[in-house]
Amino acid sequence: MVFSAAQLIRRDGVTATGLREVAAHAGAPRGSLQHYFPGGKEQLVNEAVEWAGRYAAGRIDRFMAQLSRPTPGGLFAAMVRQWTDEYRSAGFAGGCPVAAATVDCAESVASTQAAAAAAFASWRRPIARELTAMGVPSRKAGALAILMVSALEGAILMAKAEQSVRPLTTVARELGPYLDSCVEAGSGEEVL
Amino acid sequence: MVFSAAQLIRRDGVTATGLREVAAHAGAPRGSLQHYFPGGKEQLVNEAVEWAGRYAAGRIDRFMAQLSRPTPGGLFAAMVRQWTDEYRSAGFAGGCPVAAATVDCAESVASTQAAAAAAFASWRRPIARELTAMGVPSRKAGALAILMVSALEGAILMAKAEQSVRPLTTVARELGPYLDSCVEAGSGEEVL
DNA sequence: TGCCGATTATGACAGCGGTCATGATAATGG
DNA sequence: CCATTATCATGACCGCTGTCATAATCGGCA
Repeated sequence: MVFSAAQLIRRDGVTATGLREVAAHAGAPRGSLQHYFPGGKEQLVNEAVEWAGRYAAGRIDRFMAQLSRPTPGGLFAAMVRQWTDEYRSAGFAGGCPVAAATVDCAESVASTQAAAAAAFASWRRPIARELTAMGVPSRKAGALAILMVSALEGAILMAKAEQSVRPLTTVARELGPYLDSCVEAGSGEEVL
Repeated sequence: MVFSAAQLIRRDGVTATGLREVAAHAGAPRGSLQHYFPGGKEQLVNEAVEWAGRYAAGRIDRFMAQLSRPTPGGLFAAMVRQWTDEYRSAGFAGGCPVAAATVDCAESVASTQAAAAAAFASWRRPIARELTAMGVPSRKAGALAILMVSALEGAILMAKAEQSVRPLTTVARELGPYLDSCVEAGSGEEVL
């Protein structure tokens, strides 16, 4: 149910997503909403945002496991590829639910704004951790995580607007080498 | 009136912005909406998005005029500073209206999606032009413009969610040196 | 002044939104 | 088997939205 909410939110935005629609999409009875989400729409949206944050964080681990030669640029490329794959196969309907919640509710609903902030933080945390594991100085890792998430979110936005994966591929190509250059020499098992 | 629409859209999102609210904010009579925007809300939103695109493009020229030593990193820093200034002085209520339109309407309203795409394009165009004027190879300039807009949009989003200018300042600090490194040696009047 | 188009004012309408109240059904445990 | 809780179903309410229809008002021009 929370998953259905996230899916609809990332497509139509928070305000345009109705609770009846969420229930229908989840195949759940409308009465369940009131029972499991006594906090109303606000609670459902917040949980959807939190779920998205955990999901994004979990993806980082899976991306790292798939990389044979882990590099910052490779991780970023994997993050971007998830979106290019979706856009190419399913069209440009989707977006980031956290971004949608930020745009639609950050000003009016304090709890949702806090949930979005927490989601971004829980997304950046594993990224920074993996960056340091790859040899990026720990002080720089946090900054690079911010840069990576920012660039990805912006590229998602532009890609959806232009109905093209080009912003995504461009950002990955431009940022990859720079990210790799932030690995401290002598760390890890790099061949060089 | 279009300006008022853009201002409300960037704060509350497209769906949450009512036409009556726009008219009230603009100090305009409600009947005027129907007269000047026979296309209804869709037309008003599209014009607001187009206006935002032109505004962003115009800012690029003004930023360039203010820079004594024009560099790609300096231009990006100026773009970022516009947002840090606003957030510090007026709070984190605002966002990018083009981003809001993309999130809220890109899937459902084709004309608005096209307007958002045009706005992003007309924003990137002067950026790429100035980059080439600063000595960035013309093929690379377009890619860097995409990167700059993406990173800025994403940082705006994160800043609004986290109620902190840190994403903005971090992105500017990280990306600036890389952007500057893309200037071809020997071009322009650099001292070196 | 009298007219006519441009503008504004106002109200109605139909639809959808979230929320609540109430009642039915199922599941659980004594 | 009963009772008590959890889950679901349904309909009603109120507020708001975009849109339209209609009428009033204004501005210039003959």
